[in-house]
Amino acid sequence: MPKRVDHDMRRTEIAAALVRVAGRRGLHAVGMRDVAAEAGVSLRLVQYYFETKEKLLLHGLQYLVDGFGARVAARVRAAGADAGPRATVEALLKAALPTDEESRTFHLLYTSYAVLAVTDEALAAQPFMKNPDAAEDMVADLLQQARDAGCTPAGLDARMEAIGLLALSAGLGTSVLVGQRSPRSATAVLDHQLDRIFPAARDGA
Amino acid sequence: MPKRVDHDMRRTEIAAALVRVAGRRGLHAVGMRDVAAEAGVSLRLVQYYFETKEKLLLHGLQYLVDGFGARVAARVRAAGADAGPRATVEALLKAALPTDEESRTFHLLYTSYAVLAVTDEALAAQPFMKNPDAAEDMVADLLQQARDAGCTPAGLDARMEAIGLLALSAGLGTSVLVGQRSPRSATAVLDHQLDRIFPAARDGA
DNA sequence: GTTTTCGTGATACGACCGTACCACGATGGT
DNA sequence: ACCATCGTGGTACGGTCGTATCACGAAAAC
Repeated sequence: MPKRVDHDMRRTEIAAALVRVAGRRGLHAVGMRDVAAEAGVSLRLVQYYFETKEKLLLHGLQYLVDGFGARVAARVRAAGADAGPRATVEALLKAALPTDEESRTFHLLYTSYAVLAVTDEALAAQPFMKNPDAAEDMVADLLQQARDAGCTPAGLDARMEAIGLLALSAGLGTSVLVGQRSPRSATAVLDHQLDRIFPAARDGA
Repeated sequence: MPKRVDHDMRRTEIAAALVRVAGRRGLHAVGMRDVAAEAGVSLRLVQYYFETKEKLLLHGLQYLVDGFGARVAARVRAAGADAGPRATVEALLKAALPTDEESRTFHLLYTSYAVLAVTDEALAAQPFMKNPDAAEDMVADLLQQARDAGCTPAGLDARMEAIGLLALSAGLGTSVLVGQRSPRSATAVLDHQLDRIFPAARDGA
């Protein structure tokens, strides 16, 4: 047989091409021929590794979500594991804001997929669509820790606030994406809410 | 000449058909033939009143936004003009949550249009995309009034909180739309934030 | 060394979509 | 009464899109 190519790697490359071109022209506007051209391969190849367009889109979503998860994790890690709950939550929420090209693409495509999922049951069945639960648990846990450590107001409802922060971040992200609000303004709103949840306690403990 | 039909009325009927079918099958899946069938007219008629699909989509957006504005205004009015700032803000924010079919359709289509607007300059130039500024001003004004009346914490930043509430509502709306969160849960989160901004003062004044 | 299977290219097919074209009936103007 | 024109239907055209088909080179298996 020929070169015995790594299928998974090829698939990843093509999925990356899909995400790139979709980020530029919109998910609705990309066809298999566009993906092939972006990946520098022939149309047949795209068909070969993903038999159908639906499977290509599904892998594209997987690639997108995985990449974004890695990005967020890296940002959180860069903030320092010992940086305290606020810094961690802040890093997590701000990594999700579309401030650069990568997260802008993520927001655009994730929203596109979400819209499609409403009327496409194959996409709705995809587990990535319910993945935000993990983020919610993480933020809720961090807030709970902070509350136990006395860093937040006593009556704080950790889960309620976690849900609120995540939804706020998502809403702000969309506003930034459509050019309705500047990244700076969105960051300020987020900071404002974080200041409320974590009242100024200057100690690092 | 024949019946001398009212063009504006016809256009509105067809735009309504577009919104209905798009709400059912997704905006990306509707063609002119679908709109014609839904409106009970021939394909030629749709072409006659809107020369191009782009114009049809634009009028559809207009129809959608106008209808939703009327809905929100009606809800706010129903809450009572003298109901105080909190009830008004609450009515406004909750009218935007996709709890019934009408607002679910609105959320789905508005998000679809927003996504398209990112890569389509004709849509991005449409003024409806920046309309939320009006809602922001209204909420900010109401919060300011409430603060002047002593109904909210003294240090409250009215505009910052208004932006936050609107973005929160939008984010929660999207979560509900994709089935990630129940309308009840979203309402609870919204109430939680409103309780914070308007601490329990039981008097009606 | 032959054979079989994998990877790849080019191209064809059928369907659908937006748009354009052609025809005609009906009715308002004069 | 005639005619210009508005509203309407039917249908055809060009393009694109996803998918299927055919063909062939190349390397692993034996």
